[in-house]
Amino acid sequence: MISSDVIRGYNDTIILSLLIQGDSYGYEISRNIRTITNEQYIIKETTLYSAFARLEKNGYIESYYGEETQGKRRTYYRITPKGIEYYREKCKEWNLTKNVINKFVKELDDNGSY
Amino acid sequence: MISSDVIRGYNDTIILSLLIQGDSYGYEISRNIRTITNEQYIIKETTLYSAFARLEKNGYIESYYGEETQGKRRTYYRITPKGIEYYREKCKEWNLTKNVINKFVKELDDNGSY
DNA sequence: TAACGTACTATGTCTGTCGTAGTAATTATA
DNA sequence: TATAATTACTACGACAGACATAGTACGTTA
Repeated sequence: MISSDVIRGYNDTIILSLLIQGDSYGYEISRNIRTITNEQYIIKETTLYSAFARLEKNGYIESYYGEETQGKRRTYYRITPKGIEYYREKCKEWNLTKNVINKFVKELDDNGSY
Repeated sequence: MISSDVIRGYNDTIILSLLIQGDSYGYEISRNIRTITNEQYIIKETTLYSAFARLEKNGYIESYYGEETQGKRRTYYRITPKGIEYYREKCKEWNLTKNVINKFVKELDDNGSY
């Protein structure tokens, strides 16, 4: 299980990384995260939508309504240049953080032993 | 800068990893974290002591007073078998989490570029 | 004697995650 | 044909870990 305290603060980055591939909407992003991680990480709906709100408030993404003629209209999200910049910074930060934590946590082999 | 949202939930693990090397106390652990990470991560005092309280409450560490004849008496901490077990689990979790986040975050070279 | 380093405790704030619940439309199933 | 499942969200509130701020207490050094 991935604890939410660890992934905390990286949900925004995960979402941005998917929006870099192209515009998307809530359900699709949720599905993508699930499949990309082989069901290892399933983002909660509330976590996802509160992340959208935060990202938009910060100017990292923009939203617009889809053109669905039937069914409920989707809200699509598009990453902004500011969002791309933020994503890059978070990538750098992640590499730093990973190295820091790796100094204290043992690497495990495929059997989960060390 | 290491964001606190990332390290969140791993402060406990970092502390336990140091206590596995031997009993210690607040200030020493704080210094060790600073030097091991080459000043890249400096744990806040309040974060450290609230982590001690949490770890002790959960039975992962035990405390006892030092034998200092002069100066303020230190509170030493000792890891328990339960704490060692918890540390192992967090190591496994970290390796999982690292792989999940790595799927969305680009690896950077030494220049911070990708 | 005053500053600095060591070694903490107390209190309260903030933020991201998440539990719970509800709304609303479409599509599949019994 | 009813109902369950899937898609696509919104609202509200609780919780926990990190941290800001402040204070206590003792020893050593300038």
